[in-house]
Amino acid sequence: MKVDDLQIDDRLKSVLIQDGIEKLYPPQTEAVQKGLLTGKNFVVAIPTASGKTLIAILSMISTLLNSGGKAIYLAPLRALASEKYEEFSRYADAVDLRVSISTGDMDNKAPWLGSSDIIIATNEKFDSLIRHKVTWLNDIKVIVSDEIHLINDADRGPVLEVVLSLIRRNIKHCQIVALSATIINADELAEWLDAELILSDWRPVKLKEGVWHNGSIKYADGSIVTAGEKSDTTGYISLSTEIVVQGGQALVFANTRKSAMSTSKNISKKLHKILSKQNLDELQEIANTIRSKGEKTELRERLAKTVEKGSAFHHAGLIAAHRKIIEDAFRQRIIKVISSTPSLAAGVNLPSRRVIIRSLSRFSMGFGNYQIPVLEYKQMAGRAGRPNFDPYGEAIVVARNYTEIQEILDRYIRADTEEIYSKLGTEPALRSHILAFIYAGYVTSFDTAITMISATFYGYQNEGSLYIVENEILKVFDILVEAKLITTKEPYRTTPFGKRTTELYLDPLSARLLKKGLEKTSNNKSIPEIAYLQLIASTPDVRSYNLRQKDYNILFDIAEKYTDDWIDIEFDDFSEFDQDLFFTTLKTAFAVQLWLNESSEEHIFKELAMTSGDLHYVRESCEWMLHCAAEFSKIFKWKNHRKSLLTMINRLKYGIKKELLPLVEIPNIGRVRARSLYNAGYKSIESIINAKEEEIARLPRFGPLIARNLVKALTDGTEFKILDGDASEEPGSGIQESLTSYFD
DNA sequence: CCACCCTACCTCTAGACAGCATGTC
DNA sequence: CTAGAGGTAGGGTGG
Repeated sequence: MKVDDLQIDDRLKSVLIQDGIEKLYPPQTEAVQKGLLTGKNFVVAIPTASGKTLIAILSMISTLLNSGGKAIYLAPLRALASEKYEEFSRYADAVDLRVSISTGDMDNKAPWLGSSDIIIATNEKFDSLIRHKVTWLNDIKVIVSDEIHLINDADRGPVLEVVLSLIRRNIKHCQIVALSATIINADELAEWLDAELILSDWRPVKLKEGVWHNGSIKYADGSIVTAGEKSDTTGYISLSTEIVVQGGQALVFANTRKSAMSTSKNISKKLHKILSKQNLDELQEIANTIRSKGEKTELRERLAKTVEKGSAFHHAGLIAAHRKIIEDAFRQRIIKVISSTPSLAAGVNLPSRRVIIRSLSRFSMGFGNYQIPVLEYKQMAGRAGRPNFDPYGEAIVVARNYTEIQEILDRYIRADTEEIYSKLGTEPALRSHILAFIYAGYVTSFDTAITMISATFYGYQNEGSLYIVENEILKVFDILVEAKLITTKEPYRTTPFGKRTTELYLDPLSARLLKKGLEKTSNNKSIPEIAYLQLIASTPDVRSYNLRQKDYNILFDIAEKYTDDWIDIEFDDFSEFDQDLFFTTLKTAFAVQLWLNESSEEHIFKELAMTSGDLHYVRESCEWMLHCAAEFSKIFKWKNHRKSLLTMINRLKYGIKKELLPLVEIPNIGRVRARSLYNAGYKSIESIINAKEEEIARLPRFGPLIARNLVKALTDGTEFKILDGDASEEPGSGIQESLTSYFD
């Protein structure tokens, strides 16, 4: 079908044609023929990069232009949400529609969202907007739900199906377009949503899948070709350099961060020898950009070093800025090979001619090494083949021996993906949603709870056998009543505490834990910050990190020193399991404690093996949790707590001790420069106003330009912006490297 | 003298959503 | 407890 023949606005047509999109892909054509533009519901289960985005755009824009109202686009990741925001804006501009984005880190206030036509949000954020009862919900005319196979995920799947069933329950005539990876039981999703099903393996770039061993690849069709070098025992070095010589790029997937990093390093040793002088110069520039972002750490240097040679690594331990630099440089074909953990398997679109998969197993606590699901293999393999650049894509799994070759072909390459099934039916998943339902008034009793659950995908898949979930629902009511989040008997209503818990998007268990701990200590005069931090780190909403052998020594000392101060711990009959659990929470707490006391990121890494990227996530969730604790202190009037908690929130934002709080209010003064000013005797804004510009210019981390702008900003109050600063080249004089001082 | 390899032994293990107030291009 | 790769220390080899 031609774009020109579509029943859509001419302005949209011309932008599409400008982009070189003149003909629809087969799945797109099928969707249009089955009624995409007439408001029918759809489940589109097709491979990555085979045109889902255009299906989303067509359905959203045509519905909005026909009937007005709002379109919602739901993505599972913030990075994906902002990627779509960029993409959609162009098309929306052409037809005078407004796009806005709402995610945890990029929020537009609800009233402002009210005046947008297309709202892009993460699943959780949109769930939260529903809980806050935003006024414009009834205006929604179309909702696109991306990566809906995430329903299969035990942690985050339930949110997705709850949101979709709420939409269906509450909003009349809302078109639902669900986009999915190719899954075998997509028909179930379609039936649940009363949707037309588009199920296809069609891809715009052909994909060849095979297994490599000992110098040759065996493809799915049985054909064998030589590739790589026999002498290369692990395969990935010769396979990746080979494709670069041929003018392509490679993406290598490893199953741990350590493995991804060593893979990148090993490739770089050979790779740089075959790159052009010009390419190496560009790489040098990229490496220097990496060195200019974030704090100076060993990890950053490792990354820069391998990037200089054309090969990068990618995992969640990197800060977002570094990840973006690498992704962009790979798209511009400057970086030739990326070795990645699963961080690149789903999420941002980063195709490559050849994908090399080093391992199909993954470690999990309690399970040992297990084989990853076929769907995850398909996600990685699906990254192969770059439209317009590559004649075909090639996904190669490296086998360790001959018997593995056949196993991999059967178990993965020729296999169907697993069926997805709802994970809503367990107590941990149900408790926060049931609470939200009670707050909204949908659920007041056991029976109404069953009615709500019946409307979900869980209800669809377990029709006629809801007895398991009935049990879990009863458990949830008990928990919510016991925690005083809801009234004691039917008809259930939320208490003010329950209402706040739901609005804060908090797990009821976290709420109970915070409340219990704070209540018990509400009359205590001074509680050490580490005790507060341990409390928030013990909530299920803050993730914990693995303990290493080395961690025990450090953590044991802290635990002992504060024996009497822990907020919610009973040390009597403390089993080894309890002790480990406590230590993992203490590890998180200690990391935040170090950050709050101006430790450098490198120091925290040396202490606890947590990287800048890890620290970012920990800080984010702890800030949220501190905020929740502070809100509860407000409700229950625990004044001591509230004051301490609010101070900690502000300190956490910058990573500073209390004394620097006034200084970081100044634009472009962060933790490092603030410490520098303070140590030089400038302890308040007034003292800086009275200071000589030249003196400030001589301080560590300052220069003439920054000093001038600083003084100017303070005197006439105008905003200023520092050009491409080197805000973190060397650890500032104020950054403490010693541990002992924090605990005296 | 250094670069590299082999072996035995030890250690460690992917990812990333949510609040809120203020101010970004 | 599970599996396997990477890191390391110690010794040997080859240029």
